[in-house]
Amino acid sequence: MSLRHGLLDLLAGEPMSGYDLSRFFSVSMGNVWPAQHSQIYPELAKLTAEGLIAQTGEGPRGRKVYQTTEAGLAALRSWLRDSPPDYSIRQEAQLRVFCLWVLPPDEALAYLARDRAEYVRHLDLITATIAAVDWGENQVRRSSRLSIEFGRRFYTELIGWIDWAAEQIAAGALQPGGPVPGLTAGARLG
Amino acid sequence: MSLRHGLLDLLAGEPMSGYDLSRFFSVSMGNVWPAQHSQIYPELAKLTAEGLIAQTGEGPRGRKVYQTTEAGLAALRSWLRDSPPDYSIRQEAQLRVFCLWVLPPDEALAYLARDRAEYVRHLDLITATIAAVDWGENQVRRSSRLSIEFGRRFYTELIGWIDWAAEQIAAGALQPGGPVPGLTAGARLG
DNA sequence: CTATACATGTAACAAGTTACATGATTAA
DNA sequence: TTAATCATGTAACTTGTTACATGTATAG
Repeated sequence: MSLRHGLLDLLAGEPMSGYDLSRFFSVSMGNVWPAQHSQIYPELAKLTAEGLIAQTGEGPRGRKVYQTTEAGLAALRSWLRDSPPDYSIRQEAQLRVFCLWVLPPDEALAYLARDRAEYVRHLDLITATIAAVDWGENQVRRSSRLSIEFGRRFYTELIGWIDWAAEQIAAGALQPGGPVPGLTAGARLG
Repeated sequence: MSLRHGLLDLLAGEPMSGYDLSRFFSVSMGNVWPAQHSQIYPELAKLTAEGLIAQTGEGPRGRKVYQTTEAGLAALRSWLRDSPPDYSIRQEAQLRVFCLWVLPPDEALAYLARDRAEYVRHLDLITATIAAVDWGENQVRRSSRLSIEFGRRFYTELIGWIDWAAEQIAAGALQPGGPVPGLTAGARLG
């Protein structure tokens, strides 16, 4: 149910096509809820059938522009009000970090350096977006400024954490030393 | 492919049953990659069939204890080395924050207060875990100390961000003002 | 003896990804 | 004229969730 509410939010803020949405997603909501076009188009069809969005325009190459209806806004509101948030987080890149001890320390450091470069890219993009947009213009913009600020802080923190972790590894945190429970003969034979 | 590698990591560190894993997940890896027991048990069966883990013990009530094999460790290593990380993040709770402008400001503030309480709970749990465990004991422990530190910083930052956002909202960030594009007559009729 | 926690599994469904498929417009 | 981008969709597959289903040991 998450994707549909993200679409309702975006289409309440600005009329857009599926194509627009899939691009816009990657720089805004996509930071907390990614979506491909193959998921967006069928969902737009469903939302239209349910009257939560409506096609209010068209363009070249079969382009269809949608907007959220009053019913859609009501659905969005009741989602926030009546269903409990899911506080879980999925972040494959950090799952990998759990496993970093299986690599030699220098390789682990190189691994983190690649992560860091990626997060710097994200942060730069966010910083540029913050600078480029007039956030005071209206309610929707001022609201999404709050979310993008979270992104800015998150990636800043992530980079800071990598620098700290790299220091720890350089100081020997991933060096074998002390027993590694579980890697007994029985396990090796399995 | 993420879950299986998480399991390989945990079962390399310590022999565990599916039941142990599902509980342990919720306080360690589950912070970045949640998993239910209904997903864990079938995956353990597959991993066993592929020789990446092996059952090395049993217990009361049909309990089965597994450990990662050398082949499993090799698979984990090559996952880190040979497949590109997925840097995307899924976080429903922050997607909801994008939509907060549809609520009256005081309701939005109450909404964030609930989020904050939840994150304080997470942070307290992490802080307690950091204090309770001997992280220097071995390689696997020292490694997961790096990951848990990320969790600590993440929830600290999230709480700080909520306090900032609440200030913004209290100062009128979610008050209507300026045009809300998209909510035109056409959309209302849809 | 009875409730709780331990313990493992399956089945039906929903959500998400990757690959396939097609075609129109625009800029070089 | 040709490559890139715009633009929409479907199909097969994988992953993840919720609900169902069963039974054992332990503590009060």
